[in-house]
Amino acid sequence: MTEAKLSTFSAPKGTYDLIPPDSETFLAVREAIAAPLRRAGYGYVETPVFEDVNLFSRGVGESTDIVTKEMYTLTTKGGDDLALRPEGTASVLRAALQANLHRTGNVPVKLWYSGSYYRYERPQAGRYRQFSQVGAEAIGAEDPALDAELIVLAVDAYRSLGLRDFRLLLNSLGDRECRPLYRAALQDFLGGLDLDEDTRRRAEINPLRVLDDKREAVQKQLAGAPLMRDHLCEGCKAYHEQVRELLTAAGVAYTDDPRLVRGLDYYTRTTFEFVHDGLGSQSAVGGGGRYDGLSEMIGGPALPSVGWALGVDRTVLALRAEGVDVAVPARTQVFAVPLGEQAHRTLFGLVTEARRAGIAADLAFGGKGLKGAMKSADRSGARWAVVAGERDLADGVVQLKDLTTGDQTPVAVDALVTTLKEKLS
RNA sequence: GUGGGCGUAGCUCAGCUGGUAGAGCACCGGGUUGUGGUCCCGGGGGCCGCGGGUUCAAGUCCCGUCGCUCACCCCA
Repeated sequence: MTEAKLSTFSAPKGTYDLIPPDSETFLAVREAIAAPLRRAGYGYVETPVFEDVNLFSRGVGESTDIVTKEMYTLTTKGGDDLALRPEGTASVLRAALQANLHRTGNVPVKLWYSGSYYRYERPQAGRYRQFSQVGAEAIGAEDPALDAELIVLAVDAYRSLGLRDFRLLLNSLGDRECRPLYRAALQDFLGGLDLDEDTRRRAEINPLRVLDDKREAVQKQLAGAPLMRDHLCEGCKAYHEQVRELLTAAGVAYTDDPRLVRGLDYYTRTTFEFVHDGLGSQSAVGGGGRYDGLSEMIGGPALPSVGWALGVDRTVLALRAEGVDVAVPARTQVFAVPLGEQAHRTLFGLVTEARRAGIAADLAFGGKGLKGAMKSADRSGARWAVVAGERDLADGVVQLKDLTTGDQTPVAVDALVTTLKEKLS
């Protein structure tokens, strides 16, 4: 078989194509993450992949890496400045505000979504320029049970996929009352350290994120750093304690991580991250938290909210690392092998009939010979082959062959679909 | 943005200190004029990423370039 090279194009840097059979796994993972959300009253929301660039710079935070260097931005012919969405929360909240869901429906407004996100970064294992996540947001209510609910739903999603070796890191970042005080204390501490210029600048703009630095030289100096944990106001302390109790009651194990900050500015109080060690250096498979101030930041009313996003690509990598095979829906169950043109027409009809009866059926196309068609039947994964030539059809039968045993018996054409339904039930 | 590793058949890779390009798997055909998977026999496939240099001679050495990849950074 000689094939000319048809294309010199390849997927853009940091992107990849989802093709069979792996693409089935991705679909299954998306569905598995969404299932618990649907059962918990979350409604599906879909927003544009691009938005006004200011939605993100104001929402996600001017100082974040996402906004300062990772956004794909463009100016339209009409002069609008847009950006491909680097995350989901800001868009979903914007959509909820625009549709007045918080007024017309019950609060919390519970929404889930699934889609692709874009960040201009150097690709590496588990980090892509287009990546896929499933997310959930509960908008307009301040209730520790809501934080706990979302975390439990994420854990249930992972478990339903068979993922085992993930850990849940939990922290509270305080609120507008206690965070500024802590921030000042931390800034004070960081001022006394020996830090490089970049880090020094970060300490000015968003000192909490310095805690997240994974470099040893930095971490060593952070040993005695003040922690948010010790600066929480009474309200935040009580709130966080309730979240923890609810998680424990639901049988969800977590690790307190007072250094967990996350890279988006809008988080308040509860923050969490699901980490997995099988992905290389990108350990987060999912994460989220509460964002009580975000609505106001983008021009809405006060709407305390909480949400998360789980990375589909990374979840797939984590599953692979654990050697978990995700159950994918049944492939072809029956494969039809025609001998000659007349049989091809007849089997085309029978395959159509079988499909309409709910059977996953396929047919050899392209005038393959019997041998080639049987090969296709084998590769299709079908349990049954339906073989028919003029001899059979003259007798009003087709040959039904069990591909696992090789046994073959004639079945009347009229009875084929009902026979198959019985065999497959 | 900064570093490291790697680009040889559709895929995974071998090719030692330069001497006319290989394996396994996959694919196609035959053994079986109407039967796949196993087995046996046969076959097609390669600008050795690209450009330049050294040399009688470069997949192999040198330089450049592009691509992939991993890591820093950051995060899903």
